[in-house]
Amino acid sequence: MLDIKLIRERPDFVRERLAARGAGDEAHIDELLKLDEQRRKLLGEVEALKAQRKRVSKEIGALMGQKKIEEAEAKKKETGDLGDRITVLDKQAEEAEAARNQLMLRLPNLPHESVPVGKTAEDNPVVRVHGEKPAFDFKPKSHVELCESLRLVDFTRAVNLSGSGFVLYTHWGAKLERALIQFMLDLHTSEHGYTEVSPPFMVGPQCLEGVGQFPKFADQYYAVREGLDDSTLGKLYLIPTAETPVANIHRGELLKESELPIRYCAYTPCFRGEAGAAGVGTRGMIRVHQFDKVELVGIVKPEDGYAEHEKMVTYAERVLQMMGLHYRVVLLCTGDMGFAAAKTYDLEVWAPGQGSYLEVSSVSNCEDFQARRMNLRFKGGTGDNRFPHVLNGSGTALARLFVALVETYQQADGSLVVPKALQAYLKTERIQA
RNA sequence: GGAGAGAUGGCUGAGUGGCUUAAAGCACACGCCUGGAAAGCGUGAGUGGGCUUAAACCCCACCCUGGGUUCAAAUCCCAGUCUCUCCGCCA
Repeated sequence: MLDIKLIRERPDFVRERLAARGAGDEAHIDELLKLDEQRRKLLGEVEALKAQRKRVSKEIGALMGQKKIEEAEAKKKETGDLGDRITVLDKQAEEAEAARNQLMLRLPNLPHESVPVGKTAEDNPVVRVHGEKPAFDFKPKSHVELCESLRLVDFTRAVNLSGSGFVLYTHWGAKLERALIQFMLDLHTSEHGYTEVSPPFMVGPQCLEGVGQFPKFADQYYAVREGLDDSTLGKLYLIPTAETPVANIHRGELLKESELPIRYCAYTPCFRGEAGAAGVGTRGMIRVHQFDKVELVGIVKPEDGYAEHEKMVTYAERVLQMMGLHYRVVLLCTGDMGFAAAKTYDLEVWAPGQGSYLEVSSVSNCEDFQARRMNLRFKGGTGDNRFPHVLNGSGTALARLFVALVETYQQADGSLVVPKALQAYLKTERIQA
């Protein structure tokens, strides 16, 4: 959520920043300001009436104490219809405030000034490249073919279980998935200073609202119903990312400055409806309804937000480096950024069998946008309450990383070489049929 | 699913209709004390909103949520949510 005071004081700046996203959100600012003005006007009127009521009530109390019943009764008449008028105005003020807040919840974050203005992914500058595309003296196969011949994934039976868009890892495939999760958690906790947490995989709607997934994108997530009781529908949702529960851990809290920075990492599965995208997807594991991910979340003082952001990107990169994969880092342009982000880097890993880069990590600084939504604050040195910056980054997503690994490490004989960093976890140097 | 207890500031916890402007303690900030610290003593300080160049002052709201009674509600009434304890079922 944006700061209403900023919108009031610098509406043109806010309009300009929203317009940079190219989604037309700046059009709502006029209406927002109107509702805000209305609310403040009504508030002024109703508060004056309440002050009057309060004053007279006190006088009545004093008179009653002195047994001056008649005078008290006269005062009661004086308050007369005050209560009714207050009720009416109160309701109007509440309505204006509710309408204003609804609009506020649907406005995306303002892009940071260092973010290039652009419309689509084509406008995202590449900020650095690591390694080179691996050379093959044979035609590299797709992960679909490799997974089937090595029995790493059973695509056919996965459909029997859950329909398209789900993966059944088998045999060495299941072990590889588990090894990757453990490798990443170990790396971030032992070398990058993160505290491991293992959150619920279902959360209430307030958590989705807190990170900006609700209310605007409510159609993209899985709502859960308990048994056959329809009244329970929507009380819980399957998490689309660990960011949803983990960033909300301290929702509503007033932290001490000394508690910051907070750095959490978590493994969770991620569930995404990808509404309207049915049938997309190449056969395989590039776009699925459920995938595993290790996520990094940071809660830091605002002045540390962007230094933390740069650091977090390098932590995600470290995973790919240790896997020996070729990747590039891109800076998302204004038009390609997510709703809550002020600045985002994506990590794209090379998949030789696809002949393309796959997005395996997205690292964002949401500044105080999410902290406002979840009312997460910390007490600063001078005793004032401030909103921290909240950051999240994949470190990294599986499924696509799995694809890149399988396609990168395939050998002419159809086997896979296991990258050094994973050998201790898998207890083998090679996977073969 | 059954029975009971509870929800008050950053935390603990008093408070049964108007001397509550929410006691007290802890934690916090500042001062005194000290070679320095701790302890002790003193002072300050809840949150959000409206006003304000800024600060102070002033005003309103807030004691789980939503209704209701009343001139007046943390306090009384109704409904709901959540938490805890015990029992049942369960991996």
